[in-house]
Amino acid sequence: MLPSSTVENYLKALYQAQVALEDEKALVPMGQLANAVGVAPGTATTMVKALAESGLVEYEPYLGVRLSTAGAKLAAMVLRRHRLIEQFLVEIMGMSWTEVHEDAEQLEHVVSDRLIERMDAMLGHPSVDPHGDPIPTADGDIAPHRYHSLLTCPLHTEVTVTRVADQDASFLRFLEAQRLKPGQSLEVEARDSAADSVQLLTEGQRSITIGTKAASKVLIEVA
Amino acid sequence: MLPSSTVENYLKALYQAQVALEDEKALVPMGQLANAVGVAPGTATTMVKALAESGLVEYEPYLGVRLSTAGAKLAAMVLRRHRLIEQFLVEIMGMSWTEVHEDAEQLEHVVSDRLIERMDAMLGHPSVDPHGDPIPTADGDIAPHRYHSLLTCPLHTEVTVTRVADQDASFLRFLEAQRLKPGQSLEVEARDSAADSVQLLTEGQRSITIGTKAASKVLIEVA
DNA sequence: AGTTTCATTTTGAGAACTCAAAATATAGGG
DNA sequence: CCCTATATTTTGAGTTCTCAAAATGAAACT
Ligand SMILES: [Mn+2]
Ligand SMILES: [Mn+2]
Ligand SMILES: [Mn+2]
Ligand SMILES: [Mn+2]
Repeated sequence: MLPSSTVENYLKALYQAQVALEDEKALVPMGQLANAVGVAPGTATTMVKALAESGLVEYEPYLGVRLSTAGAKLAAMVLRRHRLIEQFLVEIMGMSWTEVHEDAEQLEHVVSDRLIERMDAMLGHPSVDPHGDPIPTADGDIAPHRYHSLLTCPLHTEVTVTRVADQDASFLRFLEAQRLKPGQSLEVEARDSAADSVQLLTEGQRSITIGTKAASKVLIEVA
Repeated sequence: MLPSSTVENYLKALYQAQVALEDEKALVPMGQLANAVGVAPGTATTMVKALAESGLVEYEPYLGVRLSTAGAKLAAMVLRRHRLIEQFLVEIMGMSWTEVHEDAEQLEHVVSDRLIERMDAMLGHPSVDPHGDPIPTADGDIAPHRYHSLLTCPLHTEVTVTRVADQDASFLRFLEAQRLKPGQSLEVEARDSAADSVQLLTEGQRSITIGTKAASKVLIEVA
């Protein structure tokens, strides 16, 4: 009974929703799951009931769902495949970090264990993918890490972009053009809550201003 | 309406059956198709009717099916992906030619055009895959080639293995162990139709005897 | 021509996944 | 406490793909 692509996508969406909630055993509301998977609300309800039947999730009607231990393990494996594939496409095949997500979204469901471990070895067992997302180990472990973002970090301090919390290609291309991709350094000059904006000084000493929503998606580390 | 994996597998099976029949517009019997796809006869009938409806095949009840021009084009693209993937797995990822078929069987349905063209470029636009199977061009063209096999080639003449007409992993491992993989040279010493066998002298000057069925699957070129 | 054999098609059904729209539950505001 | 807005579930239905087994067609054999 190996899981279908559909099941894998539900589990992965759930995993990511739970990580975003910061709370291990929080329940993910049905609507949010349906939205993440890209399916009508009723469809998610039906699917989740089947997943609960298989022991992959715990379902509390009207409250939400949460992954079981088995479900979380499976989800971590999907995420591992997804991120190793992205890293492979960028490092070995020379594709852009802005365009690998869609390919990985499909490939994650069909690459064999053999193949994924070969990729892992070729890449030297990387710990993060091109977007700075951590890659779970083969046992499903993931190093926990608290991030600052351009919205929460100290002002006038050199910081390095370590992770981008959005896969939208046009957003990633924007970051690349503005020298804001993972690995690049910058300082936050000022924040203006009235204008809903954040002013940055990037590597090339160029000053740019971006919205707070965009700023919150750029995760950083203080140098 | 991009074709599903299922449809792609039917078209590919049909394409290969037609090539084997040597006759461009021969009809492939329903039973053979069902068998190739690995499905019950009635299932193939239902599917073929749907494919005919979509204009991908021509279906003659009780006689068989044949690919339409559109169907043949699509099938050639699946085959192109399959073989480029196999070549990539062997040449770039260092996997064995005996084990790449299964992976390619899945990957052929999900790799994007972008990705497949990247592979093609990295490989220097190869014309054959690790089994010696020709790789169709991006337009679906395939260089026609008549092969001799160890069953039909002249005796006591140096020949080179150029293609293997079977994907079974244990058969391929056997060939590898006996120095009969594509690129290796040998001579046919004798044929014994009563014993149903063919006697060979391989590169290492080792003399081995194989059955005629196996011999017919090893395609060669006279040096 | 009649009968057996084999391939093929038809039938009836089920699994997995999906949606739109109706029904219902929950939570908040008055 | 009622009423309303919103989230969730239920219902009825459709798509794609599959099978087993019955029915039928074609071919082959006497
Ligand atoms: Mn996916
Ligand atoms: Mn990523
Ligand atoms: Mn396939
Ligand atoms: Mn091949």
